[in-house]
Amino acid sequence: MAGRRRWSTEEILDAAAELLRTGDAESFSVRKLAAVLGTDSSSLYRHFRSKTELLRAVADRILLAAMDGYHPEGDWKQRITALALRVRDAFGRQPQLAAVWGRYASSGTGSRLVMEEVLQALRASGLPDDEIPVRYHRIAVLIAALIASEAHASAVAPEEREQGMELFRVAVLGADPERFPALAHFARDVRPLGADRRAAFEEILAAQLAHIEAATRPS
Amino acid sequence: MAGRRRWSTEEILDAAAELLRTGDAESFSVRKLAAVLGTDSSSLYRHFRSKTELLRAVADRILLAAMDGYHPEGDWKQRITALALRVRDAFGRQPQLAAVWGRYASSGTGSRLVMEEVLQALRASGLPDDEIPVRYHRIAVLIAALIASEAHASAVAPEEREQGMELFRVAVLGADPERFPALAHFARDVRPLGADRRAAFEEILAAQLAHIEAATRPS
DNA sequence: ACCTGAACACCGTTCAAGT
DNA sequence: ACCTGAACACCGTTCAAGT
Repeated sequence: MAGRRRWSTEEILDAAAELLRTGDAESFSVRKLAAVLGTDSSSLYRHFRSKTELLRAVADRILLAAMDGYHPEGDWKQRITALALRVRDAFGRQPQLAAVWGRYASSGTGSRLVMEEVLQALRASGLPDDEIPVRYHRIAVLIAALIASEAHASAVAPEEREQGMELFRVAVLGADPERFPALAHFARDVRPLGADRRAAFEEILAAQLAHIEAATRPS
Repeated sequence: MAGRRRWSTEEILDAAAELLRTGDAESFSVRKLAAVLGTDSSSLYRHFRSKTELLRAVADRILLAAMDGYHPEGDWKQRITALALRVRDAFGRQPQLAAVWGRYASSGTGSRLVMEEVLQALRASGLPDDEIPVRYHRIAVLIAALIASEAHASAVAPEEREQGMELFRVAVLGADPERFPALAHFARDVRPLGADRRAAFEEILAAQLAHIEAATRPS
């Protein structure tokens, strides 16, 4: 572990992916990665110009692994849904990765595989070619936002989560029925944002895809 | 400015909102806030247990200001859209606020006003009462995710943004047509995630609302 | 009783000085 | 030529010691 040797860029990426997966993903740092490798953080800056560049490379690598064994199944909507869930699982508890990927995607094979499959599915939908890029963009924005938001939420420390839940309860159950009649009426049934995440993800995406599908049918 | 006096919680919140609005919102820190107030960061911890608690309070205050002068107009879909855009504008360039709000909302009057208005709009949609809480939840998750994602993206430093754009261009324009035929085919028309944010926000939300509307009509 | 200087345990990043 | 110790400029948070 503490061996004094040179690390290849590949090895550094693998170690980073491992640390993000097993460790406390929200607190991943260049210094911790260097410590795992038995070296100083400064030496990593020979391989990457910044932490963001490192994270982008790791994100692509994780995406590549997530796409391993993927085969398109079902109609175009099922294909996009299956793909989105794969990406969601891959970044699920890694807010730092989800954030860099959600900002600009990355430039490696992993990202390309995801883009390619979504574009192919959209072609199979019957949408005219000239509408596909903008539909692709909306789907990408939606998926990236949902995944980043979930990853962020899942990394919140337990005590902060509990505080947040309590705040939500107070906001809802303590609402004055005179001033907030609808809120008071639904107080016992309204769920906090963190509840039911998987179902929310699938339903929101399904609504978006149904909207696109409507555009493929003559009105 | 450097006066040695005691600050009320109200004054601290106002100063924090001001600093978030005018300063470099992504790098807002307790220490910088203390410097603006002419005191030490440690003294702020008498008013707030943590930075998150401070940010939650500021977020609610900003939401309250954003709701000032709001009057429902149009049908239920227009009401929710107008509201979502108000919240979007309020948090637009403040990723730290958007993040805390997106995690659990907050417990103040600002959050309650937003919740109340969305719930009232949903009631006006003709949706049966027992379906409203889950629909509300999906809308809230979607809006929070989109706003946090946009706020995050807008706060990215210019040089990192340029790097990201360049990566995206390479990923798309450099894709091997043999392996990524659809990507190569659409290479010149696919837009990066950061493009066209406002239109994307409105369209994605509209798709979600159209999906809900479909549930209000007999099939 | 109230406040705060100083410290603790961290960050990302740079670069002069060493091998 | 290559590497790295030490430093720079920060963080959020705590608490003993002061007034």
